Amino acid sequence: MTTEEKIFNAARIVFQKKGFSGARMQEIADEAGINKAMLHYCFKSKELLFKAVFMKAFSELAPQINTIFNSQDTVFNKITKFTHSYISFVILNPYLPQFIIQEMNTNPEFVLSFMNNENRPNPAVLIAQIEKEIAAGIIKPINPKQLLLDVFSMTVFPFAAKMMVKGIIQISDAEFNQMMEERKTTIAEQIINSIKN
Amino acid sequence: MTTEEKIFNAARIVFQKKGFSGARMQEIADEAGINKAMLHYCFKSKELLFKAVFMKAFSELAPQINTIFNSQDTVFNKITKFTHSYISFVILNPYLPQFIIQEMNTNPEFVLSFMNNENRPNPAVLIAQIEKEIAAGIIKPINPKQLLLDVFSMTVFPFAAKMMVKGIIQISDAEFNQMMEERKTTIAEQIINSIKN
DNA sequence: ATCTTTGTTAACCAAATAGTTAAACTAAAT
DNA sequence: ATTTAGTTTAACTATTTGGTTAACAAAGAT
Repeated sequence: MTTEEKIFNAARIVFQKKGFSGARMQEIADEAGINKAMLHYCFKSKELLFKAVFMKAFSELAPQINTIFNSQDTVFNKITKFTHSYISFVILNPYLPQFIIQEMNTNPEFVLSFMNNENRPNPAVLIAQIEKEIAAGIIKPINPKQLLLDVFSMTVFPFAAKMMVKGIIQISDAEFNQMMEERKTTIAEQIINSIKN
Repeated sequence: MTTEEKIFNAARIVFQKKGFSGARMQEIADEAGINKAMLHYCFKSKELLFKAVFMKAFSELAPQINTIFNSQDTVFNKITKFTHSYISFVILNPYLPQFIIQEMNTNPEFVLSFMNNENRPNPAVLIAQIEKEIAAGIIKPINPKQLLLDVFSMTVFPFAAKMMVKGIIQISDAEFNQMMEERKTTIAEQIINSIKN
């Protein structure tokens, strides 16, 4: 592993756990097992290092979503595949959703910069398809954007608010993961059931 | 308005927008229109000021939830009332959910301290009631905790991830608020429909 | 009136933290 | 062996930032 990779991985860990302003360059250097000067030698500034980490995280999540959203599948299959693959991925990267949501909220200029990213999640095709299936009588007449929001909410929220969820409904980490495994299938079933004609 | 109130309100605004580590005491002082030394005169330290703000925010949200959860209503009515009143409240306090979720994730010791708070959202009664209604055949056999998680997800997520949601599904602030108004009724209908026998 | 308490400020301080520099080390190319 | 290019580090600097101090002001108490 090159020094640059070591730094990048360390930065990912620290930034995802503490956010941009909570993270310390020294802590990243320690985590990477190198000197702080190397951070600046390789990545110039905290901001640039952060942007690299953020964009990488984003570009790991987004393409998966687009692949599913833009495939030839039915809407129902797309929902099923999305929930399953998203939850599988995020169980392995549990800090990612909160990290992205947090930095987009506290740093609204990021919203703009990622909007221009070719890899951004783009539901335009899926929305059109939903409208077509509504017209064809397959799906009940609903607002396609509300449907998307439902799918994202049910899938992403538990991870984004993990600590609060665990605190309120009183479950351990193991129970949390088990519940998420269940949700891989139940979310899609539930949503599909509520919109199918 | 007393100076202490001015500081507190300013702190609430800055902390909710930037989080604990992103907030600056000077910015809070400016926002309050007073000298930085007054912050320490009134609240001793950044940490104590933050705790005051956080606990206040929390104690505005939680009791509402408990009142509904522990009432004499049916499960269906509780879900309806919760979504409606939560969304109404949060439209007026849009930074609150993200603020609480963020600080609980980056500051896990808060989870413990609020778990001991008498006002914490406590779904124990509701969970027991759900089990009873399942046994009575009113509700389909489901995991009560998953049901709660569904309700929270559908209700809270759009606010917690507001910026990302707006970016992905391409809506303005006005459209966002209109969608949230719609959700006040649709979420409950949808969830109830998917669990009623 | 004067003394005390409380509220307020400008100026300052010390610690933390991002960023810089120049020298030392390494290893490959000449 | 020497040069050269890329790495790595310790030590340093500049700035940010939470917190303090001492002087001052305004209101209450004696």
